[in-house]
Amino acid sequence: MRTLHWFRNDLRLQDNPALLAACQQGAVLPVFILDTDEPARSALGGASRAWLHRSLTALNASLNNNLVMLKGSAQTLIPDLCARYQIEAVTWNRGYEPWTIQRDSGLKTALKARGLAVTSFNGALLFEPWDTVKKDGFPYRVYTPFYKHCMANLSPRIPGVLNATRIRVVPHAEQAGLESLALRPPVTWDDAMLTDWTPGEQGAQRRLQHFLATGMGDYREGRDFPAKRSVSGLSAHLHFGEISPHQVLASARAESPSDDNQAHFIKELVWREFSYNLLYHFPTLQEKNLQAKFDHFPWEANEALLKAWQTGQTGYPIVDAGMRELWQTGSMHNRVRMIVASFLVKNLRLHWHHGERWFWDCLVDADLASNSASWQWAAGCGCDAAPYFRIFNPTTQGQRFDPDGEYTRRYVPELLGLPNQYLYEPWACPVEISRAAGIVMGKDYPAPIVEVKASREAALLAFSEMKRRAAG
DNA sequence: CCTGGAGTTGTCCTA
DNA sequence: TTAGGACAACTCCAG
Repeated sequence: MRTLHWFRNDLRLQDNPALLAACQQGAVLPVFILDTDEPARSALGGASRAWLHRSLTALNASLNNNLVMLKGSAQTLIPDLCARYQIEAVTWNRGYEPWTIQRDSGLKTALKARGLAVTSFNGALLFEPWDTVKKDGFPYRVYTPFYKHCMANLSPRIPGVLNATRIRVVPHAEQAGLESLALRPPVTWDDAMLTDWTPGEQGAQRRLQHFLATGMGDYREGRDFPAKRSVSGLSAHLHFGEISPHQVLASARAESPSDDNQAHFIKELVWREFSYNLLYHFPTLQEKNLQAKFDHFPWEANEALLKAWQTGQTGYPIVDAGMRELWQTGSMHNRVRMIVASFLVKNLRLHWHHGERWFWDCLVDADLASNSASWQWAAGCGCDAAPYFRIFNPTTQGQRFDPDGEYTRRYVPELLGLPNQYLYEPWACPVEISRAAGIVMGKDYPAPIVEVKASREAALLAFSEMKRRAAG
């Protein structure tokens, strides 16, 4: 039997249930499509496109350059390919974005009507979102009960092994190839951005092994310190399916002691599941406040403040370091993501949509479920969100989690000579000291664009105002 | 249906 | 200096 395997966010050969099924029933036509039917708001951001370009390069190489890569409408391209190459079956791993679900179910119906055998698989999640519901049938809205449910019902999948050298590929004459997808930016800024990353299945496995060897032993504490990098760095690999959560879970359990560190790491994997759970059950997650009372929240509209945040020119060093890390590397340490998010939605009081969009365009790990759920969490309008009075103080956070300024100075080098004592409140640095460090405050480094104490109080007032209106 | 316990990641003030 | 409580109730979840 000839099967078309449609690669989407499952860009790996190992532990890929849909690909394995295709290979087991005969010859395979491996296909990737950059779907031009995708709605504009879901279209990949620049950083993700650059990552995808490399990931597809890696996947194509592991398939001996047999991967068919096309740009266009999947709804027409898939049936066309099936007809051209006498395909009898189609496989893919499921996606969970609303538009993906809609497209896939339509396509499945159309293909079945043509007599093709179409099968979809779970290749991206530990749990299908429709399986993680409460006893009353409704979805979880609070993380901890969701987590407990998951841990009680977790049945590890033995990662499926595929002998890549024995994949029989359907001979084809598709010439278009990777360059026709035009994923790389016209000005190739992406080389510099991706120096620390290796997209693709091999890179994902190496990243996992590196983390298990160097980060896991310290994970519970160390993950909060951006200079340490005790985090896994697997988010982009997971997003594109270069590695599966089952593979990560199995390796973590097999190769690290089952202690508090491992438990906390698994909790983070389950957070990813929780986000997909929310996206599936609340498909408007990207746009609509999960807590409707936030529809009345008095957000500010200020282009200059937004621009300062985006470019890392807020005058708060830990915030600026994070935003510049994002711009330069396509990523940001988790602790710092929370700090910059809190700053945007509470101190600047700009709508979380601005943060969601900027992250979407800049992150190599941009993921509809995780990004939307996390921004709603930070803004306080999500399920099980941070309480509104929890407002991060960028000075305190910097002092606590980057006490030596190693991380902050890496991305805010103009403050290299500033003593640690003043690093997180440079405006308070006596002029003779900053002059000795060669810094003119307000010129070499911006003065704070808002005052933390006043903006915090204004945010708290806005929240209580919102609640008053919601109640009335 | 009722009830009790709990809820990712903080800050600030007071004693 | 440091430890503890307030912040604001409210909803969610399990028994």
